[in-house]
Amino acid sequence: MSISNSEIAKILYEIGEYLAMQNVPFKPRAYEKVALTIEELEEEAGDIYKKGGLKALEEIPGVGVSIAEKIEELLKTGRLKYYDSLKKKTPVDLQELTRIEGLGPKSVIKLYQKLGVKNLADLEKAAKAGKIGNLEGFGKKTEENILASIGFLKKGEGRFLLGNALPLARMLEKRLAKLPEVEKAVVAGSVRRRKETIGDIDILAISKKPEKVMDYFTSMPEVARIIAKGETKSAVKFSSGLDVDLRVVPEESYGAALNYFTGSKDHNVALRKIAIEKGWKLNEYGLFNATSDKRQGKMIAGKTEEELYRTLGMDYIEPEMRENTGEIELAQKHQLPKIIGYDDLQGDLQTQTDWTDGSDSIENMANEAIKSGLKYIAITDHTKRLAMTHGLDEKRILKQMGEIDRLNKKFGGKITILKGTECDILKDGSLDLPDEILAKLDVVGVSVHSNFNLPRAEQTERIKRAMANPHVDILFHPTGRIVQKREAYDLDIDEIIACAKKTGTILEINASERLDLKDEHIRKCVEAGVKMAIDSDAHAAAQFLLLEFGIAQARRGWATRNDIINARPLQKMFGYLKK
DNA sequence: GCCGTTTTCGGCCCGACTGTTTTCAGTCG
Repeated sequence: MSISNSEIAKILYEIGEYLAMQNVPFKPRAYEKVALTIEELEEEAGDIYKKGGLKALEEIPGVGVSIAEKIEELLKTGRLKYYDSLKKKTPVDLQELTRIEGLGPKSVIKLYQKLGVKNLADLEKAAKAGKIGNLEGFGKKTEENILASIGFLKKGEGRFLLGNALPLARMLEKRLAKLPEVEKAVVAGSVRRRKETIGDIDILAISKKPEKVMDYFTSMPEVARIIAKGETKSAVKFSSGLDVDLRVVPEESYGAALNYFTGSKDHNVALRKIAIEKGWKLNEYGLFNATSDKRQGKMIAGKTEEELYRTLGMDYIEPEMRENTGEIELAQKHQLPKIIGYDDLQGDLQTQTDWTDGSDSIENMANEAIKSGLKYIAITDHTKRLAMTHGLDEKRILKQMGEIDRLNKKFGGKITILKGTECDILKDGSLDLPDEILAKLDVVGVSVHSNFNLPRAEQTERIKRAMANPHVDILFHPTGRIVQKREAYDLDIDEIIACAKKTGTILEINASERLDLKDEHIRKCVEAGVKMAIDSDAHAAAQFLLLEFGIAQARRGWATRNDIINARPLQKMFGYLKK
């Protein structure tokens, strides 16, 4: 078993931290950057190396000769001598210690050298004994902060799901906007970019009286701890463990500040480099025609994001695309795709009802869908293999078809209810309903709910066999992942996408907690010309709201309206399904 | 240690806040 990308990334990241301790210039950032890249790599570094050796490793952005050799050593021996020697010299649990708010590599090495602190337990002991407060460069306050931070860490936290954070962010946005001192308040950061999970909530406000806004912000009832409080920036921790940052800027800087606080960091760095190339300087206050000394030079853009991008010589870039993965180059060439909008969906092709494990009737689902602005929905209850959901057998699904006919007459065209199924893919790739039944349905979705642990090749073949069935229209939640809960099953996504292209099968972007396909898969589909459907997978009438997150996912995958079949009117959508 | 329409050397994003300091280092985003 070879070493995984995340293990390689962790070691490279720690090397960066060790170098930072020693005040080595620039190298720490090189290691930190490459660690991030490898962490998010789709292909295993081990596979890359197997295929193309050292040269192939060097193709990875941020990997040069030196790091390529280190990765090679890790792959071959499972160890890295260079890392081991650094670790031996300073044997501390870096990952654990730097999770403490305000503790970085420089503090960690001081604490180790002066007090022998190696891990969180040592740190807590030293802080409680009052040893840290007496240390040069530290103080009582630092000691208190360390103890408070350990307390939060023990409570257990991490990244929050966008679905939980977005409503809260919108509530805070509204609350701040209502203050008489606030002219405008908007959510920025990873929430605005609609990432699957978010680390904290960033809010930007315009105000001429920032002190008052900060006073209000830091005294909100949810605040458990004030991390920082200044005139332009404050940070608090909610009792839920969530961090919330507020920045206040003057109106003329609104666009530059919004851009800066929206990120991503990589996107911002790339924009700043472009500014520098033009002899300008970009910061959160604006774009200035001078490179040195802050606030010297004339402001040439920054009131709006549109103006900022235009002045930098490119088209406006949607927040969901700002990851520095090619969007800037396209914007400069005026070739950005026009990604799907939040109002573009016409229908929903996966919903469950009280016929199986949903909680609402078909009629209730249809009524709610109308309220959500949908023109059609497919009823796709589970099949008999999923016994615990009372999955439908041949007899019951025929009966359901009759019920749908009756309801369609009753609704009189206000909405079209489509007869569908979420048919189980059995272990060998055959389906849980016979072809004669599938042929009678408007929409046939298929999905894997069992045998998650098949070997990669077998799992891939199993799913490909199901896709090859001429009645199968859509592969639901193609990789089986659930955000922060379950890993995808082992399969070759490139083969699945190629198979979708060949067989004309639609791949789903599941908008529920699955968020499956992932954004990078969506981009691959777009490039391959494989069509997709954004589905709520609603198990209750209220869950059509989830569609927003599916659209966000599609936007992060650069999908246009043309790539999403249910962004089309009913008859056009039918044209993308198998005959 | 990486990288390159200012290519194989000389750069590497930029600013706010805190705490411990009398001018700044460390951390964070």
